[in-house]
Amino acid sequence: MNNSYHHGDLKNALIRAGIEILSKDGVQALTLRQVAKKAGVSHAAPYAHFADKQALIAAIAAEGYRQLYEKLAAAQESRVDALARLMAVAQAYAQFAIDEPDHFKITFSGVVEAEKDYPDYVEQSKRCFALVMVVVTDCQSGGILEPGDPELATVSVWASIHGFVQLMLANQIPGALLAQYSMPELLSFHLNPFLRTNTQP
Amino acid sequence: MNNSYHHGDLKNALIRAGIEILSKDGVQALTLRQVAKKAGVSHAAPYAHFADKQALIAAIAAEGYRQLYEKLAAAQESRVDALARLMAVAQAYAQFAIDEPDHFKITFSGVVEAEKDYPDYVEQSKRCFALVMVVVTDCQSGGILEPGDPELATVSVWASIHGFVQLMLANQIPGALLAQYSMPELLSFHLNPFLRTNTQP
DNA sequence: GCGAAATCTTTACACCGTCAAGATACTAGG
DNA sequence: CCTAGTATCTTGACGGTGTAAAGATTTCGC
Repeated sequence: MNNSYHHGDLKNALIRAGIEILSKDGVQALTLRQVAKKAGVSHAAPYAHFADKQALIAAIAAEGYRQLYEKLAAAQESRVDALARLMAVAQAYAQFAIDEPDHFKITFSGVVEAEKDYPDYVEQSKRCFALVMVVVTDCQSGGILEPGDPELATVSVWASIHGFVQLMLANQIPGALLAQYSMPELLSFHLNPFLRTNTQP
Repeated sequence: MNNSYHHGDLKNALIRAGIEILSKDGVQALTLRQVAKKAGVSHAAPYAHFADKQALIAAIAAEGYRQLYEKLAAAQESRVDALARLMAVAQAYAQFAIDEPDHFKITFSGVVEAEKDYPDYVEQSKRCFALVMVVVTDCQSGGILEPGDPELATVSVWASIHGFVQLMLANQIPGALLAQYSMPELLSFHLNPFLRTNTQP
């Protein structure tokens, strides 16, 4: 395989190159031709592995979910009680968005459009949701979160974290708050209403 | 003014054309040249009113915030008690995102990048935030929301609504929930944890 | 009323996504 | 092993895109 003409693992190399471009130059620089160049390959080579640019973006988004899952899993495994796990997951979620804002944005940009189906992306998103749901249901069992439909509770918690992070990435959090509180503090305050043991500032 | 050569109100016509394109063909069709064509003008004419494409997008985003403000204000003015106003604002927020998903996405796409400043966009976003904050503080006074830093509470409520809407637009709400509950129900359940009179399902 | 400024058109350029045709390398069947 | 087919990659081309420069047309300040 791995000679000068055939790359060997071009598909994954393109995904890696795309993520690197997102990280270094942002989403407006994510170009099929730049991705190909960074992978050391001609500008049309990606078409051997991806139907179009959207398919590559879907793969990058799926990889985003995969990396997010790893971060969430790692953050959660190192804690014992349910509340600490929930908070660790929230912090890790926000941290991923802060560390890789453009990769995060692409992951949640609504890649999956009605007609086209990207099974890997869907699978990774469900896997991530399932991880959060386990933590949420544990919190419900432990009396930390209100009881009720676990899927609904998970959506609530997820949406709250996600919305906070989105507003942060869109620079819509008032500067006064950012000056007064640290990001983990803000996120902690933000999740407080969900907990049965409220300790609001 | 309004002869064949000089348009008369091209700047606003371009913004309107852009919004119409967003509404009809989506964000990937939002092109300077298409906007110019829809406004009946040559493809470089926009540069007399906007420094670049991003500046036009910023204007469209500011107009998005303006329209959102109108919807929120209208929804809120027709209610008397604070809780009903809060819920009406949340529903109107979600409805705007459902009615004009691409305009909504662009409005919250993080147009304002560190270096460049778009004062109108910033002003409109602050105006919207202020409106929500009034409703939130009224709820706090009425014992409907927990007391505490009103700016913080507003960010919390806003972020929760916004995150739910974002996940909805990104097709990340599990289909099982969408099948079981209506959108207003889901949003209502979602905001329940913030209320002091919890009535969860 | 005239020169300056604002507005719009035309032309041009580099870059983009995508397709078609051809070159190269791997792989399976004889 | 050898050959045919297939997968992979290159090259070249096309229309569309953002943007800059130069010129045409209209408006506006003095």
